[in-house]
Amino acid sequence: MDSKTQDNDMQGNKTHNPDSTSSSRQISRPGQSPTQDTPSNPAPRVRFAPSPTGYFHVGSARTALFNWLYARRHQGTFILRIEDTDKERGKEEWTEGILSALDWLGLHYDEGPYHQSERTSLYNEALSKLWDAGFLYACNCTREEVLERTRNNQTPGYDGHCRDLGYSRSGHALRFKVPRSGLTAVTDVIRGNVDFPHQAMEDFVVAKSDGSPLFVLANVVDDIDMDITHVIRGEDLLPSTPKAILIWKALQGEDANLPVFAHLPMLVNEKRQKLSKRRDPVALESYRLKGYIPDAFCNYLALLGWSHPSGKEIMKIDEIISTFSLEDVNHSPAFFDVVKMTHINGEYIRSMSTADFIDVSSKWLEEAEAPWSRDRFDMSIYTRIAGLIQERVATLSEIIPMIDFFLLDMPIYDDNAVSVLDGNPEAIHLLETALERFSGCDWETDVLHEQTATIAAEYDLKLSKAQAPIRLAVTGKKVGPPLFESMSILGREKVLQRLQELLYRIKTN
RNA sequence: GCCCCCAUCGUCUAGCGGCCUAGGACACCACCCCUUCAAGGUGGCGACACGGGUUCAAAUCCCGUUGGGGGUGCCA
Repeated sequence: MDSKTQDNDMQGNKTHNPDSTSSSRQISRPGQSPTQDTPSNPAPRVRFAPSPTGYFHVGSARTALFNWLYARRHQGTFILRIEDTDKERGKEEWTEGILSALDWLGLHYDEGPYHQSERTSLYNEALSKLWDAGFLYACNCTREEVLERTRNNQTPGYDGHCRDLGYSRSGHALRFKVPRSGLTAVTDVIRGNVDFPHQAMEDFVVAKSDGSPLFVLANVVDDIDMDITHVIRGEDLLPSTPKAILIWKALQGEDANLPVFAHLPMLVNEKRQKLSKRRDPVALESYRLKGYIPDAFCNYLALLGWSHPSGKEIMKIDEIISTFSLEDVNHSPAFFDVVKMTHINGEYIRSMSTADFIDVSSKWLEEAEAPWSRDRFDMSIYTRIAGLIQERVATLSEIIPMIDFFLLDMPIYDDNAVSVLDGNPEAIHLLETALERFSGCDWETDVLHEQTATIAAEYDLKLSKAQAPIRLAVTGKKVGPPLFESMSILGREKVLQRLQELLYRIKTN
């Protein structure tokens, strides 16, 4: 595993000067007021550090976004670090998923991606340093043994059994000697000061018996090496923060330059549980597939835990950046509400120019699952109808049922709607009248409108009632884009053909 | 069990001691507009978890209770 040592330099494409950063970095001093994002502070360095153990989900997207926003707000550096120390669980494809997700969201990193799997020598150095300084001890207890021993204790967890047994370092798990008394204070921008009594902390493992480092160790070593100034992550990591601080101080001394911590409130499901890959629909990819716009997605995500001072909700990303502040992030968990996100997505879609909408949506449609075969997609028709569609959809996937009747020989008939008209004499007469009138009139939107209005008057119906069976015949559905515009684009031949088709269906059924 | 976090309309939030008979947004309901559906417009419904303090004054500060959540891996 040490064979990758060279890679540290190879991929360590750092552009900052460690000396200048570390010497002037006085940002966080536990005990003093949390953070001041004053202009006098040096440019912050933040990192998004996902582990590639599954598909990319919305919680990760939110964390990435807030890191990115903070970096952009303060002209800082946004670093991507892949935490792939767990060889068992990590997979190459998940790493690719992280990259493509960030790219889709538009959260481009300034540095990285670093891979922890290529930085093991760094962790080994740190481990040796800690071992030599007496901060660690070797432990050969199995999980079962620990459980057995601590079953009746008030505070389960490892009991320090091997602390003074003097096992040799190699071949054993390495544990950190947590002080028996005192406490570690975590200073958090969002939550203030949080104290963790040492008595409630177990001697945690920092390296597996095979020598590989664990998350909390690699995490701290990298944050130090990369001069991370602000650790912005989910609140679920708050309980591991005192461990990180203990390691930090063991490595750098009591006056270590700790980063500013900011633990974001969790994103939760309707049952108010932390979003889970297993039980909640949180794959970022699924939202791309459903036709959400990345900018709208980010806009919505930014609103989860943060809000613009004026209360405005629909904002360009630049405006979010210029007003974003960690101090303004609130404390409580937020429900990931697809309904509201969908509304925001609709706002974004409607605010596009029609040309942009055509561009974005047609590209999306190319990859979408649609009832028409790909070669049937007619850009000239789509261009003519797109403006009418744009005002009516909140997600791109809603376009499909709105335009399918343009691209298919025959529409997909809504059986329920058709059955309502079965044998209905008025509907039959009305459709026959329409068939007759539409055969002879000029083929223009206004004329079709007038003709239908005339028919409505003859049957003593409101236009909205009279157009219903015609709409069903032409589009197959009860709802859709404006009818007369649609007929005008579809052409006389297809419209007449479809009127006959529906007549046939309701007469014979 | 133990440790930690959180607590304003159903949801996201504004509020950082008086401007609050608590504001906005989504959702919902009604009406208007209208070629369906949307969009848009108008109006409506709807919350400070509870109990103690502190204060002339508390949604805002403190304590407790209750409720919810997170953590407690040789996962991250």
